[in-house]
Amino acid sequence: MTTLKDVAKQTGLGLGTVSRALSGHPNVRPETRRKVEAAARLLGYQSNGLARALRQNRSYSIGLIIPDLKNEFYTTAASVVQSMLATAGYRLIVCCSDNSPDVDVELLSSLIENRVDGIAHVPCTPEGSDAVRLMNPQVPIVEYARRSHARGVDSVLGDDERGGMEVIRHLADLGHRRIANIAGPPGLSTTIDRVRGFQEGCARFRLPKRGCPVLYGPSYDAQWGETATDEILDKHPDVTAIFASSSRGAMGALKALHRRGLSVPKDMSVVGFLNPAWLDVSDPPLTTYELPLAEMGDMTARLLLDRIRRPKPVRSAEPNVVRFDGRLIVRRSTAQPPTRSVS
Amino acid sequence: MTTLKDVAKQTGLGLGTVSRALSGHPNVRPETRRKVEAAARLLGYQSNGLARALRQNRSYSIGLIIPDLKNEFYTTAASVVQSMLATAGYRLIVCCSDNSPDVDVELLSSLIENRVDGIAHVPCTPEGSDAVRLMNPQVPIVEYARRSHARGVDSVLGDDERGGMEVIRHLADLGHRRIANIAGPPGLSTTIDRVRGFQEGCARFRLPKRGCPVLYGPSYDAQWGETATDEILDKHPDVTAIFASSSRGAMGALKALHRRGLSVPKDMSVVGFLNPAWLDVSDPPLTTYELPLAEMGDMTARLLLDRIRRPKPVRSAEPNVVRFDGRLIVRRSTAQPPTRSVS
DNA sequence: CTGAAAGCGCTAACAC
DNA sequence: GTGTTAGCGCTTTCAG
Repeated sequence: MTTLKDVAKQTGLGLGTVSRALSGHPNVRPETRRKVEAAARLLGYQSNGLARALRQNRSYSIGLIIPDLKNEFYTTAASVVQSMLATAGYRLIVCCSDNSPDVDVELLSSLIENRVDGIAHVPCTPEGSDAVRLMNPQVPIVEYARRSHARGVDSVLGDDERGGMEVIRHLADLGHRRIANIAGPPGLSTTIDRVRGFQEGCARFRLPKRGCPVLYGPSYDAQWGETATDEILDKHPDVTAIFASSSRGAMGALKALHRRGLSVPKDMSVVGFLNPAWLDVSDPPLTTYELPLAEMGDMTARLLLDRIRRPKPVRSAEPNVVRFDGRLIVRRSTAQPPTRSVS
Repeated sequence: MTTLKDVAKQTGLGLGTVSRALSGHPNVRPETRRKVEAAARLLGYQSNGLARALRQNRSYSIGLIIPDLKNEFYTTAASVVQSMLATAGYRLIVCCSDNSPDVDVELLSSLIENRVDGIAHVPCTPEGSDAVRLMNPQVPIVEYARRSHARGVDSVLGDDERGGMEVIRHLADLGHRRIANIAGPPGLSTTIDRVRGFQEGCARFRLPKRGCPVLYGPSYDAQWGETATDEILDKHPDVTAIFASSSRGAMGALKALHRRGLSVPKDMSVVGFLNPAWLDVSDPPLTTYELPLAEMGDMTARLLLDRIRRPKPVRSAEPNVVRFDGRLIVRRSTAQPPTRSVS
């Protein structure tokens, strides 16, 4: 490929001048600039970002690690982050950890190795981004959606606990006394918080603790939602409402219920979590707790850019933790419990 | 950050030796290697990928440009591509063109500038990846899902035309004679092919051409599906089936139909395209044409890696064009047309 | 097997 | 304003 040197040779100018001309430096005669630009175009010159990054110690790229590229919980944020960063002149390197801690650490280190200017990270262990701190203590990191114990990293979170609580409030208002919670993997902060909200809600509305089981699972997938629902139906026949703390879990619940010929919400109320578009055309449309994912993504990008631009006196300052409230959306999947169990 | 030089100094060895030791070069005494590794660990050495890439003229990163980060049509492929590439030691830089040709070209050039080793690209104009060819004629490109007129690029496609045809066959078999097609944006190859399939199907099964309108829209979104459905209901009251050539379009159709109190499939049959998980729990579960997205993503990654590894005598060879067949999945959204219109 | 040196393409001082 | 030069951190000859 043609390089700056080629352009310099072609124009008869010096290397420095050509560089300045092409990068919009003020101290260049307009005419010279034009000449350089013409030559560059002529030769099909493409500047080499790697060389620039190496020299400037700045790559203008940012890493994003999410657990699943197909989950709109993450891709919605990714989409917003990517577009904000693009506007600011940064590229996004998207990686996928598949929720594996090992992969997570590998990715972190690969990003550092490629000298990204910042990292947005959905941690998949409580240790979270600590690994990165060791590799390079200065790269800005913001954790998204889940928090870890890592020190000095910003985080952007949804109010999962309040969400769980609001769901129970809604269900309790409707008259439900026995509610099952299809939860996610036990270690994740999202799971923990949503379950906590659920349990505090149960306590607050004086629901019988034994009547309100929490089922932890291997994932937030539809498959697990389906399995869990079968289990609930078999082992807890007096449950009248299911709170699936993910939308895919709710999908699985719906499948299992349909398969067994149960009608929602007549026989069983179902509530999801988060609000992908399809909840609106599901059978029946699902009541859910919605989180402002776009705003959360926006904030993630904002914090990152902030930390990158600010030299780093702030680094020692307290990390920012921003928590976003959601809202309950009531649709047709929740109703009063069947009379048989009002007792 | 600590560099190779630091490690060299620490061990008392030369730069070259340290480099070889750390990059697994055979000509290094095992003991030396151990010493180097220890020192590297001690100093927290992280090799600089930018410098390596600059020197080797190989970045081990690959660009992916898709129109929408939130659309599972693309993210499913992205997910597969990313994981295959990760296995092969490549990073994926994911960019989003928002279907804007301008952004598309910018992204292409930014990727080239960062010296990616290959590009996977969903083109958003018929010119497609031609821009890249001009900037750097040697970087391997594979186009995904849509084809363009660009020369010398591989492409991985779904059999959209056959899909459209199969849908019509199914509907015609059921007895439908007036079918509306909610299509996507007119310029895209996916739209063109699906519409062609639709129209050939109509011809083949001798459906009245005027009774089978095609509605081109601004996007493949739910919003457009909803608008289009309203239009169909108002302007083509004798239509008994809607073929929405995207799943989100089908979602919109369902919404509009529900809103107007129409029952699916009793009053109107609906068919989607592609098979995201929610089609199974929608009201009613949707008949659709499924494409093997994971395999398509796999093939995309495979072609890319192939081209990258093969020096490039093949470059002049004919580009590979791989087309994947899908299959019709019949669910409960399609049935015989209402008797009033059998006439 | 190891050390020295050249140089990837660029930017940023520093002279002129 | 412009030319020259010194590296950024690494790999890779080429000698030894």
